[in-house]
Amino acid sequence: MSLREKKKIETKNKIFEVSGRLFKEKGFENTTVDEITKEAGIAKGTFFNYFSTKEALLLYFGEKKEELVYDLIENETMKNIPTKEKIKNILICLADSCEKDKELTKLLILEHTKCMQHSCLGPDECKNSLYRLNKLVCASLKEGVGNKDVKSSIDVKMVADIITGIHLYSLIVWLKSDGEISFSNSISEKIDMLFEGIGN
Amino acid sequence: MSLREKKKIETKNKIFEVSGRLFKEKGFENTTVDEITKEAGIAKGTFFNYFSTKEALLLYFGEKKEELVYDLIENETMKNIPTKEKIKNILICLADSCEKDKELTKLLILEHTKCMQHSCLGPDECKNSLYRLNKLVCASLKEGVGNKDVKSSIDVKMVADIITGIHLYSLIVWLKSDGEISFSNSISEKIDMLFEGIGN
DNA sequence: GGTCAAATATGACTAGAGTCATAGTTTGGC
DNA sequence: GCCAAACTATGACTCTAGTCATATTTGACC
Repeated sequence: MSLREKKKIETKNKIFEVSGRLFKEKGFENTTVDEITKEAGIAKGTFFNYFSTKEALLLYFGEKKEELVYDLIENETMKNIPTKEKIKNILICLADSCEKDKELTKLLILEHTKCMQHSCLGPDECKNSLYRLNKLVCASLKEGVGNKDVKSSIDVKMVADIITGIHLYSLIVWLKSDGEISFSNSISEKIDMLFEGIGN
Repeated sequence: MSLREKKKIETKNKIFEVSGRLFKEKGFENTTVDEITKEAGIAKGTFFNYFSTKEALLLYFGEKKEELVYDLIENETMKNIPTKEKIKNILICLADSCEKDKELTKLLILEHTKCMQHSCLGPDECKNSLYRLNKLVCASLKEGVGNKDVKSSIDVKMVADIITGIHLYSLIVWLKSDGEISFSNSISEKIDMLFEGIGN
């Protein structure tokens, strides 16, 4: 690895490390790019060579966090268990990860919503958590149709959208709550309802 | 009405009218508060006497728009029709309204998401569209349980959250699309699925 | 180890949201 | 009509994200 590459990685990590500390100390909004760069010992302009906006740094935090979760989830989808359980497990993994850092989750959900709207990236390289979840659920459902776990009459994509929506809104409700409700529990029950149906 | 009150209303309307025009012409982001105040013939500081932030003005646009929709929806909930149809109609009303001004909807959904998280207002006076939808659906479901349209075993609040989530995510997907899909159609089918259940 | 092009760093600068001390207006009581 | 208090308008000012022309560093080649 060239000196140049090494320095680049070093600087990016420095920004990441410093900003992580500052965000924890005083929150994202109350931390200025100036502070980050001063603490990191770089010029302000340099920051924007690494992250196009302050929000891009936030998304980077999200990516780092989600790398781990999606590894776990990927494993989950390998298991040979009933489709309903599989989907529940996926959602619970994600919920657990959200529960680990409520503040970050709060900030990221806004960025993800913004990003989804602007179709920030093409369908494939998009790291957006909602998008990834949707694709995974879609795949599990397809498998479920094959297994006869799931009605063959359903439109798989549509159901994946329903489930993603359940995740998203439950997340919002949970974020608003003062920690008295468990995100992962509430979502699990909702999936049961969807599988059983609510009509008489 | 006192002179003072009259002037206040006049100024607020002037801001509303001018900014509405400018937003349509050049978009929300590309319109500055300076421009709005210049066109409205007021000082910059005055703007912030009426709207605490530029985003608050956006929410005001939302309120004005939603006043109309929720009147329609309120009528819908009066009708004596099967619960499933009633909920579909509510969602379709809302979807139609969103379809009328995609740009505004795009901007509002972010504000609403932000607002929900910060529990901007107490549950009752909160004008947030998601919140209002949730309450209306909840009421319809309760009625549905009474009518035996809906299984009595369900947790009404939870199902209302599912439906709100379906609305929210469908909205996001529709906003991202280039107008080839109909928001109201897609949502209608999803409600059918929820009522029937997807499991075998 | 000198030279040049490409990559990277720099910080003064711009732009726009939001603040606040001050100035001006309206009102109700006398 | 006059006055004080309450309310409202004003615009110079602050604060911060993001830009960009310029300076510095690196790597490849001779």
